[in-house]
Amino acid sequence: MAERPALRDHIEAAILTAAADVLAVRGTASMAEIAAAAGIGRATLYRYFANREALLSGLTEAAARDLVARIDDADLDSVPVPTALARLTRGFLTAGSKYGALLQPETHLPEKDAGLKQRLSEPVRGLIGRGAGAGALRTDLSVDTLFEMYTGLLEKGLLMVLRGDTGVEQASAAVLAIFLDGARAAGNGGTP
Amino acid sequence: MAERPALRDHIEAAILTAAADVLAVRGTASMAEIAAAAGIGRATLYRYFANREALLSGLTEAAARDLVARIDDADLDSVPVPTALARLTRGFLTAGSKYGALLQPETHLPEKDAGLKQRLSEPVRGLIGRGAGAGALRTDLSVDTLFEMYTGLLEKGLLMVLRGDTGVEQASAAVLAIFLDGARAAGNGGTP
Amino acid sequence: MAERPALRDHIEAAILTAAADVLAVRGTASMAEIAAAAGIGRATLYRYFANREALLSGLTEAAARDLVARIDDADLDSVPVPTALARLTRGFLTAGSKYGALLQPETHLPEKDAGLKQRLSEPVRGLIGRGAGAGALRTDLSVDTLFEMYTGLLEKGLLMVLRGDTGVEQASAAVLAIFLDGARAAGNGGTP
Amino acid sequence: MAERPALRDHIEAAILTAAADVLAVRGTASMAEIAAAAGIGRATLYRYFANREALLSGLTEAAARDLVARIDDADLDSVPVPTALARLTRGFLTAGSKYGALLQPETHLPEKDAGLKQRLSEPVRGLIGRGAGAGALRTDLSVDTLFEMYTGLLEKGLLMVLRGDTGVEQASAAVLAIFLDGARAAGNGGTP
DNA sequence: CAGTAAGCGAGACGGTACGTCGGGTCTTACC
DNA sequence: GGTAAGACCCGACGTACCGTCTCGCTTACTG
Repeated sequence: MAERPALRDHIEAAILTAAADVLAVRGTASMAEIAAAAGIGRATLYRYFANREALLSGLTEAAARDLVARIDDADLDSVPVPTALARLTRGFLTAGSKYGALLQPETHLPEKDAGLKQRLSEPVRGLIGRGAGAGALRTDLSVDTLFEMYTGLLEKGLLMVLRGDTGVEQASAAVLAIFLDGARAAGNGGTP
Repeated sequence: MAERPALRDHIEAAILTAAADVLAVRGTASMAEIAAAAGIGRATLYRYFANREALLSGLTEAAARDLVARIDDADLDSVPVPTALARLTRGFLTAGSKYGALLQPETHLPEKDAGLKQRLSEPVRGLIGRGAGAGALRTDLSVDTLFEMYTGLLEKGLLMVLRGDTGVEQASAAVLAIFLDGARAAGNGGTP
Repeated sequence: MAERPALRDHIEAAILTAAADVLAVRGTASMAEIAAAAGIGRATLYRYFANREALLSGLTEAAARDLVARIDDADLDSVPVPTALARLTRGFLTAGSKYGALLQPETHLPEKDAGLKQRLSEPVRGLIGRGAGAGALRTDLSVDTLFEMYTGLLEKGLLMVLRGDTGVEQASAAVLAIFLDGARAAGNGGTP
Repeated sequence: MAERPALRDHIEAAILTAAADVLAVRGTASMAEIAAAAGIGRATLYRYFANREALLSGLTEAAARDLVARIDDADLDSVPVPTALARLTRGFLTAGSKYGALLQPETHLPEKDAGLKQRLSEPVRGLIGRGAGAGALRTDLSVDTLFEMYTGLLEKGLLMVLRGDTGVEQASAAVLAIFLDGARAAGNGGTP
């Protein structure tokens, strides 16, 4: 029987939102607690997400989907690399603030959303690659390494925002400043 | 009766080693599996660590203790800040490779080892503060922000090493390069 | 939600039967063994009986309920006292053979079924009282004392049946003969 | 190595006394509690009694030894059977009042002390056999059956004394009265 | 407009891990 | 050399959660 996809997706989104809320408030939550927070029965929760793992995976997927949308909106290819990185950083920190619970991955993320992770990281990798090819970014470090370093800064920036230490703008500026120019005071020369 | 502390500590260390091993091989492990891996009974495991949480906390504590020792060895205060950072980075990545399981903190770290975390981060903060005061590091970002950025890079570097993507030396160099000088190609000017 | 009580009671009875069987075969049994013998999971067993003690209590209650039914059937009030005692004895020994495990009360029976014990002993006391009042039983011993003596003989008779030393009929006859007429050979006169 | 038997036996007796006390107060007691009540270490307790079962067996053995002594003192063979039974009953109830905990046999008595039980029951059986042979006791019930009936009454009498319902003398009189002459009022004729 | 099929809440069930406790064996220091 | 202290293994107990299942009920689609 053909399911009307809109309704199911809507309920699924509502469940994910409730789950993200209760997971953000407490550190952990049982499936029963998540179901209660979503206002549905436990069986229904299992009808939408077969596993606890599937639920967590759905959370990451939703976050990633949001991020992908923002990345697409950012039109990274038509602006200079530093500008594109600035947009990317702000977009990630803005969107990511809603999915803080995922930074404490209490279970290993399954391989199922590896593709999603790939789809999310690929534009970033592409941007960095473009920067390296265009002479905007250093080439003594591989694109992969630069990507890892950037995401490390990004995650820490997100953590700062989630902890309330700073706002999105300040965190974005810090991430960008370090990633582009480093922490060394101007005029102090290269690597020791 | 006065307990001979050395023996108990030795057994505790052996248990922690076995637990780290089995946790590193599999992603997770039940208390019974950990006890079996340590060659002891489950009750004895509970005599040494009252909780699963206490066991995990013991693992982080051991790792942190190792790192603190390496930091103390690095003699950070007597060398220029960039050199000190380089030593710190290499020390962290070398030591941290043994405690990879802790980077997937499946349970929120209890407040008990907050003090330990403090003792571990304080020298790093001090070093960054010294760099900022001496004009070696930029001052438009707070010391705390610089610290967060540095640790973000550090953790990603550790992850790269743990994944086998690169060696300790290369990861250290990348972390240091980005943190000090950023990813921008030389001669491309300041922040946009 | 209104629970359908019949089903639950039926399952409970099945569990009790299985528990009585496995307890009769072995002397003791763990909760896991009882659950396995009942063909259910351990958790389900705990859903029906919160404690091991509750399970044992349920066993005694079932046995007592059976005995109460037999006592009611015996129509003790409408026949002469010796006949009523004979019916009672046979009924007890017949029914009690199924609950042998309860004679080795490995845990003190809780106060919860004190009322049940009362309901079981009261008809017997009433019968003895009737016999004493009607001149059928001696009155130099109190009704309570006669009750205790009778139940002492009864329990030993049950034990003999359970051990296979004798059948129900012979044991009943022995209990009745001693309780009514004593062991002294006929024509040998009163107490020394 | 020749052990000095007196000391060991003395300590053993002290342990048994303490165990009987603590078991009488509470219904049950762990080996640690018994050891603490006896003022000794748990290991020492296990040195004297290899098992919990052995300890319980030791308790029954002590009680039985006491009873055997009283039986021997009673000089049962030289007096008429009813008199001998009266002495036996009083002796049992007097001695047994000290060993009440054994009437709730929380574990099956092992076969180890079967010999002791035999040595204790044999004089009683002999006495009943003598009574049957001499025409003092009825012969339509076997000696074994008479023995069981008598001990059933005896145990109930002991229970009454232990519960404080009555004194030793009254309980003895009741046991004896029922066992010899039964509960039927005088002049009411034989079995129905 | 009535029948029907779906999705739902409630909750029982088996299984597994956790943390506790008691029994029985062993070693180690002490007197 | 026996004793006290206590560590150790084993297994049972009682609790909590996960994932599966069935049961009525309601709701919305359909003839």
